[in-house]
Amino acid sequence: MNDVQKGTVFTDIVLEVFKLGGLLVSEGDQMGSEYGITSARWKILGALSLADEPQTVPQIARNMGLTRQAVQRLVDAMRADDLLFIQDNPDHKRAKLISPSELGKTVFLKMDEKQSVWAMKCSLGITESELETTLSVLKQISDS
Amino acid sequence: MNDVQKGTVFTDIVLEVFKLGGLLVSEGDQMGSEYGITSARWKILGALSLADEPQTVPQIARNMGLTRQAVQRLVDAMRADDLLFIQDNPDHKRAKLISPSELGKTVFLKMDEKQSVWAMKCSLGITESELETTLSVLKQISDS
DNA sequence: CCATAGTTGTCAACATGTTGTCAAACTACC
DNA sequence: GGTAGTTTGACAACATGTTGACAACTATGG
Repeated sequence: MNDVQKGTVFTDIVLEVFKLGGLLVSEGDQMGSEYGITSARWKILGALSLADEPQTVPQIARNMGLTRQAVQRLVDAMRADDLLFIQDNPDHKRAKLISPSELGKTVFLKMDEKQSVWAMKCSLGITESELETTLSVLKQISDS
Repeated sequence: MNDVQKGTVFTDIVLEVFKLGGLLVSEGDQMGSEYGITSARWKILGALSLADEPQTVPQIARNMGLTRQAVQRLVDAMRADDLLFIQDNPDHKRAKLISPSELGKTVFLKMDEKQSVWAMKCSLGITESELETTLSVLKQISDS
């Protein structure tokens, strides 16, 4: 296969990523509707749970590949909904430390359970090796 | 590998799709900035070029996996920028037929050239087989 | 023919992402 | 210590997606 043909497959992947992104957001919104959260808020909770220690808004943004302004808006809204806990940062007067509240932790755990079931169901019929290849390719494209 | 581990990889793929989606939109916006179009408008032009005959707004929306309202807003804006040509539909009083204008065709061709170069560059270091697997897995997830 | 169901355009509200700008806070370096 | 550059929060404008609602149009089945 020459480079031109590879480029064609690549383009199809790009289009599929767009389509799948939209579908995944919808799926997450539906899963979260029971707990009053959306895909975007779920991802914030996920980033905080993964980090396992309080994070600043710009740190979350860098980890997620979003702008700090987008994350800031979500964090402000989630704080108003008692999903997050915000404390002063001894190292920085402006950049407060964000962590999940008890409510946030509870909601995230329940979302995680739902998502695990869904992920296992979706990956039926796809081999481990195929999944690994897909992840690797997507990461290479992200990093290029 | 058991189902739980597959689910974990699956989750990582989901997160990567979100991240890559954002990056690809930015990339497309940059590519299009020279011609005054964005990723979303480019995708509309692509859908029309692919169809090869005039389409109604809901047809475009169904092909792209978007709502007709989202597409309608883009089409209205693109018409104002002379990127699209809109004609009456003999089969339907309300649903007009949309096609690319001469300007729209020109812009799409130039975008396509740019994108081909970019796609070939991005797929360096990834084998054809890996790309095919990735596309296939993403489609399976979309369809599940 | 006509009632009913589905499709379409339009308008509005909202969620979530972007960019740009500004001042405040921090960091590094001379 | 002071200054120059970077990071951060705040605010605004905009792009692009969603859902919901309503009226106009179309299609279908009696």
